[in-house]
Amino acid sequence: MGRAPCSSMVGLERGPWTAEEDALLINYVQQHGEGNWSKVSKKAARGGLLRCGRSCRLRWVNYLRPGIKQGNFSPEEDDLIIRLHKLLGNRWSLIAKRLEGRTDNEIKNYWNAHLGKRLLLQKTSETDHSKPSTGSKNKEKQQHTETNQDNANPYLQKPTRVFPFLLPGSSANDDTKALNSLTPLWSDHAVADEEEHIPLSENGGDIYACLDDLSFTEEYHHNTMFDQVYMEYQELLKSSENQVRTQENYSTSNPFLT
DNA sequence: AATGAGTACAACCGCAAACAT
DNA sequence: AATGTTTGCGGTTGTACTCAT
Repeated sequence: MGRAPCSSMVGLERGPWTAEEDALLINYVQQHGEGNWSKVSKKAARGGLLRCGRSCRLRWVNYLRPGIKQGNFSPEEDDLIIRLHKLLGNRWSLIAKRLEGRTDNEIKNYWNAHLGKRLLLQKTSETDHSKPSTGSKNKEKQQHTETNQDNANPYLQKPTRVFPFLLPGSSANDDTKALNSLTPLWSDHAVADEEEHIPLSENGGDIYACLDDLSFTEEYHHNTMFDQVYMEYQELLKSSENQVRTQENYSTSNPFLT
């Protein structure tokens, strides 16, 4: 259905947030709680916060919310992002749910600025040892963009809203164990040959075929986390029938919902 | 020191699903 | 059931900053 952009809303501020605006928003959320963002611009405006609801939500979710992790990504986080991206594509929100304290926007930006580029260079060095790097930075940037587009798996369904922690057999403890069991991967095995991507069938296909494609070793095939991600993916594809159940359980099951 | 190119990241937008009436 | 509104998502843009020339 779409909606008017914030820019069309008369009298509202745009651009970078000031410390005062942050304080006003924090104060508002502390008093009224999260959600109802459309009402924020009306209620908080009385206190001087002239931002549209969408802008408030974005600011809160990505930067002001308690528990947001600031600073550099750890090698373990890098590894996890790369592997999840191979599995899930550009589903940043799903990836973000696996990295406590990180947001989809942050991961997306980090990927575009660092990880995607790193994988590109890695792939280039593996496939083209002889050619010296003579390209300009512009050319590198162009290649980077093209590779990202290649990586966006066209066979994956469009994202739908699903809360992955709520899926059958899923629990925070399992997640933690699985995450702890992961070892750094991207230096040796994370680069897949995009030309060999196997299209997923309409009912979801076999994601283990994709895992094969990623040159994962046996230990990764049977890794608890990938079993779980696989389950999540299956559920994702059946999302419409799961919506009601997941919504019912969300508030009591999500360990990150505080 | 000036300036142009490249980089990083916060913020915005369009779209579509979910929700409310 | 139909329609309008809100929310969440991923893609894209704007701009401040850094660095090379």
